Amino acid sequence: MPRPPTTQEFVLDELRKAIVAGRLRPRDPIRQDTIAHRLGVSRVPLREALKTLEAEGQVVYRPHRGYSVAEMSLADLLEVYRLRELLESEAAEAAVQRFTDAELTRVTDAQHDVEEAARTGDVIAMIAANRRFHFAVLEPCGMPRLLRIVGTLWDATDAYRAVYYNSEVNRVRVCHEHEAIVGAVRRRDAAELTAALTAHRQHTVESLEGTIDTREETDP
Amino acid sequence: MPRPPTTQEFVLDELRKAIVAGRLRPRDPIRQDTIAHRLGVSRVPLREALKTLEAEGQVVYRPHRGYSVAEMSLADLLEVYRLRELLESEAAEAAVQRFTDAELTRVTDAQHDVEEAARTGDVIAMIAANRRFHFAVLEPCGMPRLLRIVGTLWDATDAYRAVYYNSEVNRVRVCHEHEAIVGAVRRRDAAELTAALTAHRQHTVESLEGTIDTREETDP
DNA sequence: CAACTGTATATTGGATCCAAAATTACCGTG
DNA sequence: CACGGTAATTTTGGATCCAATATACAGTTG
Repeated sequence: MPRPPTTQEFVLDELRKAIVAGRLRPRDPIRQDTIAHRLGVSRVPLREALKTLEAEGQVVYRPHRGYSVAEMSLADLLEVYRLRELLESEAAEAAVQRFTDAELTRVTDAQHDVEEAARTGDVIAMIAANRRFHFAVLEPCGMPRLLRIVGTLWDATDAYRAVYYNSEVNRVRVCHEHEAIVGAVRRRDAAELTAALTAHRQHTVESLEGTIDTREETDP
Repeated sequence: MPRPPTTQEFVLDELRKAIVAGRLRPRDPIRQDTIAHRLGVSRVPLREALKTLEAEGQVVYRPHRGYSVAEMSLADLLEVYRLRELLESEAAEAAVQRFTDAELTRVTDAQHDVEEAARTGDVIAMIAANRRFHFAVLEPCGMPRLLRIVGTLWDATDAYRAVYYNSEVNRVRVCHEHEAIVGAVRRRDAAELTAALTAHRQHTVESLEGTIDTREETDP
């Protein structure tokens, strides 16, 4: 029986959604009183949710100065994608030999969800489905810590992802590249899979590079 | 100017120390009231510190059931060391070409601290110095997220590390292997450095394997 | 005697209140 | 007008209180 979510879980979810949807943008300070009041909760569960996001690198915290949405430099972006390359390659190689029929179905189901969202142009839904797709591919690797780390790396670029999916050509390209990934999984071809994933990431990071804010940080 | 630590920072520090020192052992439930009272603080900063430890995987959290110290299965241990191999190799290769004199000094300083602690048999001090040594080696890689992830992987085995350093022969071996690492850094030899680090990890994980508790988890 | 139900207790989750720190606004001074 | 210092305000940090949930136990029933 599923447990009703606690308030901090609810708040954590709302904050994540606000970040991917762009309602909370990089550098935005997070006024606890404002957000808590807006969500109809007290500051306590909000602060615990923020602690989680802080550990994931989604927000930054400075004692007595509060939390703000983390921003990425170009170097940060490249580092995240380099780390994803290292870890996802490891995961993909381990996963590709282990796929069960049920796990394969999860992949194709997510693939179709992505295509559906791409057609309708629902950027938020596409981001969520795309995440499900990629983790359905990696999940069978049997390395829970690796998946958790990749998850946080994935989250780290959430604030920048919506702009990418706003472009029709990007959405089409994503779907096309997903086909190559699914094909490699079906053929149980580790080299082909890692190559397809790497190419997929490469295209994304090239597009994202343009969206990085290059203003200088002012830190008195 | 250094800022006085906040209560949650103090609590986080105390919890970490309690875990490495074995005062909090894997599977131990963490009674918030007890711990908070023992540290002379309220439950609020304790809970925020626990959230941080949860995100790092040092404790596990189940809503309404509370926090307990995370335990590792053998598979967990092997995964952690596999991930460290992937990430530390990447870091070492990037770092080895960039060492400044100051950074090299940090390495040798930490090396001497390790040797001093090994001589006196101060296990806790040796664990801390050993961590400083390894991160002094990896630090110049210029990949902050990678270092943070490696840090959490490092922390994840803290609860199991003390038993390893309790053995005189292990302490001597560590010091000896550190010499090989320092030599590789001095010669700026990336292949030699990664090999030395990998061998060093391999010896540790083999020793740690024996300390893993293999009881079954009871989860009603 | 096992399984179930209701109740008491312990423990965590969340809200409110107060204290501490930082930011801002305001002034006087040069 | 710029600058420095100080008071007022805002915001966060922490403590306490109350509510909600889970656990333990007793009693009941088949």
